[in-house]
Amino acid sequence: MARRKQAVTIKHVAADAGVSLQTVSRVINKEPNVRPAMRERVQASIEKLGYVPSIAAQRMSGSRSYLIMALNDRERTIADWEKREGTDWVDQMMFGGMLTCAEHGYRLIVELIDTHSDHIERELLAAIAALQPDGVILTPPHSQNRQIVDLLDEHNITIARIGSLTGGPGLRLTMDDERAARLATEHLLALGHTRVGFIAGSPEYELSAWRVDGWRTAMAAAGLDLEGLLAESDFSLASGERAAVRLLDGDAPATAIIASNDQTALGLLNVVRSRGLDVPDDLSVISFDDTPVVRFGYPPLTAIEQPIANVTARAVELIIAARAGEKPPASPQVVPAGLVVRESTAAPKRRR
Amino acid sequence: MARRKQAVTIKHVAADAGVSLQTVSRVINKEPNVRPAMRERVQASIEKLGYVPSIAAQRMSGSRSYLIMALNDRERTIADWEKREGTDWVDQMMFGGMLTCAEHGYRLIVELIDTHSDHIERELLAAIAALQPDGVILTPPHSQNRQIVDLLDEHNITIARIGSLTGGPGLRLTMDDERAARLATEHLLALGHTRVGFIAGSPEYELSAWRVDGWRTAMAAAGLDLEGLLAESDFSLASGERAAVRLLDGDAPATAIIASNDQTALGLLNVVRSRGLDVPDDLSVISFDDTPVVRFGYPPLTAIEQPIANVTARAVELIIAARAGEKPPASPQVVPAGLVVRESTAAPKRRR
DNA sequence: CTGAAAGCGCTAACAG
DNA sequence: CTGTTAGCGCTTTCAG
Repeated sequence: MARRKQAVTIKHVAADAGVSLQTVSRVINKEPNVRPAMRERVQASIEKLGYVPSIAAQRMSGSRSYLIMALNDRERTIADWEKREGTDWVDQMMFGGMLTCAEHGYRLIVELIDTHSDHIERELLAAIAALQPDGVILTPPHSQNRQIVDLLDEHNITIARIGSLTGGPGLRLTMDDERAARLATEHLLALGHTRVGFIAGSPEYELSAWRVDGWRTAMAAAGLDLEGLLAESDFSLASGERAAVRLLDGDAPATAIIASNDQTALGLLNVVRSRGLDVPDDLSVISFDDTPVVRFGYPPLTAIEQPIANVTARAVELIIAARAGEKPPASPQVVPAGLVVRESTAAPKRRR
Repeated sequence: MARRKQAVTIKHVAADAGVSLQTVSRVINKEPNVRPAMRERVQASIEKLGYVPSIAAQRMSGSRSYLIMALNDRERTIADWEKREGTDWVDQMMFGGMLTCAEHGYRLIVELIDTHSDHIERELLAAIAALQPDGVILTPPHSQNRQIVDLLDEHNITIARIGSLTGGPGLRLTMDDERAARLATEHLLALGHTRVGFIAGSPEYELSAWRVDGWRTAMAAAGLDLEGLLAESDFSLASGERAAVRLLDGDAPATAIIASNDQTALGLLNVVRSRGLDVPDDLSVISFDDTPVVRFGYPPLTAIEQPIANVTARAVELIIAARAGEKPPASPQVVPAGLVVRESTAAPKRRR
């Protein structure tokens, strides 16, 4: 096959502007030490010829690939895609990530990696070797996976970790899950609930604990007892059902329940329905994911809205800034999640 | 910043296997004319060292970039992302595209391009220059945009056009919209409807006409009159509402309506509700998109399920095969959409 | 502040 | 069937 060549290269620009390649390169990379007049002349040629640098060539010679890799959990992502229930983690990451990347001449490329796998190292090394990304955005559970984080760090790749604050290298970002849980709890308390149950997320996720903390804090501030109000889950629908049974079967059942994600919220709703209970009359429900099932189901659930696009955008900015030599922020970056009130929460009406 | 070098390159493999670079290259690219023994030896070294070729370097020297670009309409895609209603075009394209790409050592990279824009050429040329993709997957409306298609063709990029059969270069793929519309219509006819209305999609999309054709064919086959049963739309909710009014206001209103996408279906439902009509008792409804709003709304709508992941996967396969020198299929590839029956369609019950 | 030379990792073209 | 040579487009030294 014919060697496919770049239509207009740095050479053409250099020739057109009557300068050397280096000067053009310097202008492209916004390096200092170029006289304004020269810079303008080159810029004009670039525009005139419609020159755009080849990222492959940039990667080959320089230290930058202009590629940022968004690393997601393969199993979970594929499961979501297969279900077609509208879970939009990946979309929102692209939304925030792609657009922000574009502003800086970078591209976002999505990769899926198995979490629970012995060949995780091989997979990741392969992706690194093939792409040589400048930065990687990690989401849970990868963001707290020390093996992944360390491996990337050894390869001198800038890391942005969303939803993990544990040790190791990398920039940290959170959506302040603790605060979000607090907001949700306070919303229910304000409605008059005193027995607010909480379905904790999978203990394998750091943020599960943060959410429990938020709930606990809000309950404690109101002087309320937590006895029998905390149930575990692994984020699955089935575990949500089991948790719901536990929270509703005690002597003093919960009158409101916060679920740590949409699946457990759905499991909870299954149990509620099977018992002929009404939401929100008999039980108020809050989901920690604002996915379409949650929004369009009946009733539309009050939910925590996670600003995935915004954290990802922030992550991209941090990575690019770090590459540009800026000192990374000392503390974790917070892009707080909010609460969207819908029809699944109300004052506790009936006595049971 | 330090020059970041590849951990293990083709050189290391060559040294380890005691052969020349070229032989390693031949093995990597599965070229013929390599003795099995040699091939095995090299393969062993590759595995031992965990070698993975750098796609940047591959692009630099060869004719392949191992990048396939999925080109989507910027405005529409961003609008979908902002709404967070779970529209999963992009996800499904990634689902089918990424996984199939991975099987062949390719990567899928998503790009957004404005359709209605005078700088469309500049945007596209920039993407081409930066990425040098081997192939591009086009979805409507880009797939029928002659300017885009021709530009890509001039740059010797393999094109896969989904949902467009008009002239010009490129591999063609459809979901057989005509058949899908026929299926939907026949489903309603089988239920006993004789006045099946159709809300046509935006005339700017080729497939809008195909869908109308399918409906028309099915109606004609049943010997039914089409008078007052076809309404236009531009795919927007508002236009769906207007179309609904038209179809329901005549002397002999429709007892069933097929909407060309989810938004017009939603518009239709708005009108239905505002008139106190019941779905499906007073009116059967079918959507041409199976998005979460459609699935989780009340009632869950009978809908056409578009196999976006599968067409995209097929598109990737065709592109890679074409690059490998295979003769492209003579006729358009068809990955047919199916009908999912839910609760919005029933026999016409009441007389109005 | 600007330019020239070297080389990134890989493959096309050509020899052997 | 295998090896050698040149060069892709760009940036990083290092000189002026």
